[in-house]
Amino acid sequence: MEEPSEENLRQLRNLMAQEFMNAQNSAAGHRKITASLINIQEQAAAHGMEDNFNKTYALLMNRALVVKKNETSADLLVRLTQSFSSKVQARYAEEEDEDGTNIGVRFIEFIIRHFLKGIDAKNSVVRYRCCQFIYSITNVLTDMSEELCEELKHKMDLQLYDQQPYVRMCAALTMVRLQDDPKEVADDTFSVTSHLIQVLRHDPSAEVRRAVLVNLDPTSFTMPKMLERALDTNLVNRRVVYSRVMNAIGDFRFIRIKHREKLLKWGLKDRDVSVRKAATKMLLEQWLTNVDNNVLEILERIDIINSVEVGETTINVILANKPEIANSIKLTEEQWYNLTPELAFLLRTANAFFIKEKRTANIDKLLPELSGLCTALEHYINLLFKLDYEESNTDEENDEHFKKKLDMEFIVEQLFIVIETYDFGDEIGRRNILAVIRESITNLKFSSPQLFSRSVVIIRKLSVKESDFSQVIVELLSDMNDRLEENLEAVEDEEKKIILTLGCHTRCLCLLQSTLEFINLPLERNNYLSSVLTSTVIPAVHSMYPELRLGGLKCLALYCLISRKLAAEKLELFGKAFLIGDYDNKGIVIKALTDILMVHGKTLVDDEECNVDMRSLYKLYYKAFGSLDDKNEDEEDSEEDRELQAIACFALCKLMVNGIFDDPLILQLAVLMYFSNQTSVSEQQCQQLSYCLPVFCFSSADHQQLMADITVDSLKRLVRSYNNMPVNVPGMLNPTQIAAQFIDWTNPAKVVVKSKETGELVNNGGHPNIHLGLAKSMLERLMDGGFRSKEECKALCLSFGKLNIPVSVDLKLLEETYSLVSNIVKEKLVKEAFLKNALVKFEKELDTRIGKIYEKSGERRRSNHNGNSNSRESSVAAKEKTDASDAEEAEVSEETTSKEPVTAAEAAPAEDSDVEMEDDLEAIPVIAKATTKPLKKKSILVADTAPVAIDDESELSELSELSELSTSSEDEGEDEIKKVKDVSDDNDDEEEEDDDDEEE
DNA sequence: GATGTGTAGCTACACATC
DNA sequence: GATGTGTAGCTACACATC
Repeated sequence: MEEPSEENLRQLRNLMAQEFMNAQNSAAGHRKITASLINIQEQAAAHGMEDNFNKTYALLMNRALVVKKNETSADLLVRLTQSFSSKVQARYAEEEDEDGTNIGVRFIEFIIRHFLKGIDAKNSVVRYRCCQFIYSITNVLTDMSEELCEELKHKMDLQLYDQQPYVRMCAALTMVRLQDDPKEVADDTFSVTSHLIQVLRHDPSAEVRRAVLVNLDPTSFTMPKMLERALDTNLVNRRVVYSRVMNAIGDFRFIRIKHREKLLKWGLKDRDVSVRKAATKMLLEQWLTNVDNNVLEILERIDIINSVEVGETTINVILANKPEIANSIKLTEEQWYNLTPELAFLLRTANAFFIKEKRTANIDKLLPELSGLCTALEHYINLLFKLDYEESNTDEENDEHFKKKLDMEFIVEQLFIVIETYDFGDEIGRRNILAVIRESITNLKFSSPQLFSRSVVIIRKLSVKESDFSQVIVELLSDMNDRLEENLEAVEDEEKKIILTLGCHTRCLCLLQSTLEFINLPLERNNYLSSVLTSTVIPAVHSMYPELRLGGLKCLALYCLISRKLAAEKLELFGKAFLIGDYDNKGIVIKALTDILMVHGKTLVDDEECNVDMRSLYKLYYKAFGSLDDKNEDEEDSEEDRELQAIACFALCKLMVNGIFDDPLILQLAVLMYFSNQTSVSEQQCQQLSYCLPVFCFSSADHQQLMADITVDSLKRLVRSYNNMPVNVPGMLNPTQIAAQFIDWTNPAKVVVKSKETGELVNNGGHPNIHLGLAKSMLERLMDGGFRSKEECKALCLSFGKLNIPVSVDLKLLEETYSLVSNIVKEKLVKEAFLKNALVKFEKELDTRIGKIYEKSGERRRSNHNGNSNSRESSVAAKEKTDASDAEEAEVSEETTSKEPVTAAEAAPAEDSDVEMEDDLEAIPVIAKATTKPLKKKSILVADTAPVAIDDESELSELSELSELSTSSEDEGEDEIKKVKDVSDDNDDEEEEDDDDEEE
């Protein structure tokens, strides 16, 4: 065919350009324009100008490639291309040329290849637009040659790691379209999907992760990773899981039990209200509909026995939002005697819900009289005992038997919990229930610790006084032993006798432990329990059987809580138990010692009976907390090590916050742990420490001083481990950030104390000299030049500007510090210009301070170490001592100084000073501007380590409430700690504000 | 690094339509 | 009454700028 003429080409270009012009006005005309372009293409092909059409199209599109994101004109062209590609494909779908292609296929291949050329352009806008065009075309494609498909996959895969988020997003969306049908996947063709999963999990941009999340097809392979986004750092992504992803999945029964539980647990307790709403909506509108509003089926489809907490939340949400379900809960006589774990659980959670909501009518409908319930309870306890007698032969039968037993124990436990809520006004009911409990506890088959604990709760409720309660328990213990004797008589085999005896003693300790948790009266006033101590507990502690020793230690610890004398005597024993014991014992000892110290205070070690000093205790905690440190690097940390460390960490936080532990070494250990990289400390411990350390510092001036004392040495150690860390390992802040955190912790303005006049909590209660003292130590470290690294030097020098040095500081200390900094500047110990600047600035500030103090007091300034006679001179002298380039830098620093805002604290002394100041002196901040906010530990965004949803309240709360951090509550963040003004965020500016802020 | 600005993704409400 | 549509307002987040 002959070459097209110039005229034809020009005409083609003009026609197409006109259409492109029109297309940029609005999308309304796109249908018409598309048809018109199809027409032009057809005409061109007829005149042998098919290639020219394609080339012109590409040429015109090139104009759009440099147009920034969100510009309508280019976006409209993208849409036009999409609809044209779709139309052209459909138009020629039926036609096929000799080579198996057609005009449509050739156009699409050409245009995609054209945009592929720009995909690795230097200009990010070009890369974005190329990817966007390719995405929009592939989005409407039904068919593509294998060759092109592979090329696209390869190139788009590279773009998944582009610097620009929007480029990555377009690439990811294209990849979604290029996924293979999972059914036809053979060997490694899953790579597209697995790369997308990588993006879903690890892309730093929330929007990119979201794009993959909502577009990926849920399959058995992708679903778990998609659902895992319910813990994303981004709230929209978390919400999307509950709305769109679950909608796409359709029926919740398609997902696994553990995922169902996690979704409910995370969603219904998310820190963000909109995520909670979305999760609630999913549960009520999707899941309940899936099971025809059958709440029991929902419970059956989560492993209720092992996820009681999830179950409780779920039931509460359902009952609160679905009154018709709440009102319809009622058990028939037949159901009462055929309870399943789910039904029993529903019964007790619904009962708890109605009590909380004070819906007595519902409760009356739900529960029988106490005697009736007692009969049911007896029925199930008998069933439980009967199960124990059944013998099983095969492994399968064994499992089945074990499961049945667990189910039955669970049912009995639920009934116990329901009975706890009765008021026991019914005398017959009272007697019945006590009889049932007595009979059960003394039965050797009754062995579950939970059931012991529940029984004890009821006995306590039935007893008027603590002494009555103790008496009942002691009688029970005696009955248990009598029952043992009876049983032993019938047994001849010695080994069996030992097993029976051991079992009985363990059960006794179990009962005793549950009991002691309710005892408040001092041991000295409780004869019943004193006798048990010598007869049962002490022998158990010294027993040769580990389980008895463990139970004995637990009981002894509880005894120590109600007797100071006993606690003082037995501290040494606990110490020995830690040293020789296994991991279980070690953990128990740490918990026990912590509770004992919390109850009796650190003065306990001064008691006459006590053979232990504080130092030994510190050593013990040090050993437990740092147990991972003793190992070689190659050694894997065992699960037990981590668990012990977690216990020790929590204990340490508690003791430090409550002022019982104030040892610099222990504090340093905690600080080093906090800043060390992720591998050695778990996320949970990090959270505990990030709560505990600021609270420790801001709750007392002395604590803060302690932190200041360890700052320089800790920083030195941390810099060393930072430098030794392999490159590219995330999780450790850089030295400058670490130093900033230390400065923040030691800021005296942040110490909260009780005001003597008003009794309210006020800030600014720290030692005024604390930062000045810290500055002195930092300068001494700087003088010690030979041992410090560049990073450390930088961290130290850049910290001086952040120090908070109030007006009233110790003059002598001020002068000493000034002399040090002057020396460092003079001796040129710091080489880097910007660091030297920082030092000169600090020197100047100190000089001004000294000058002010002298001027105010009217004294003549002593000739100080540098021979300067007054502030003005010294300032000049400092400047003059620097060489030419230094002088320039000093100028710069002065300029920046004068730009600093004048704070209120500074304005005050200026007012009552009669001396006229020069402008530049006026402007020097007396209180360094609000120090850094507490650094978010490990803020590097790694999507798959998104934090567990924890209430904002858990960060810092009113200090008065800190002491109530209780050991029994495992999750301190969930406690109902009132949100008070965030101590850490308070800065000087806020203090000036009027009362508006105080409403919080 | 702090700041201001723009945008996505809801949510609630009023109103129109069937 | 159920459903769809349009609008305003809010918040968290992304991005540009200094």
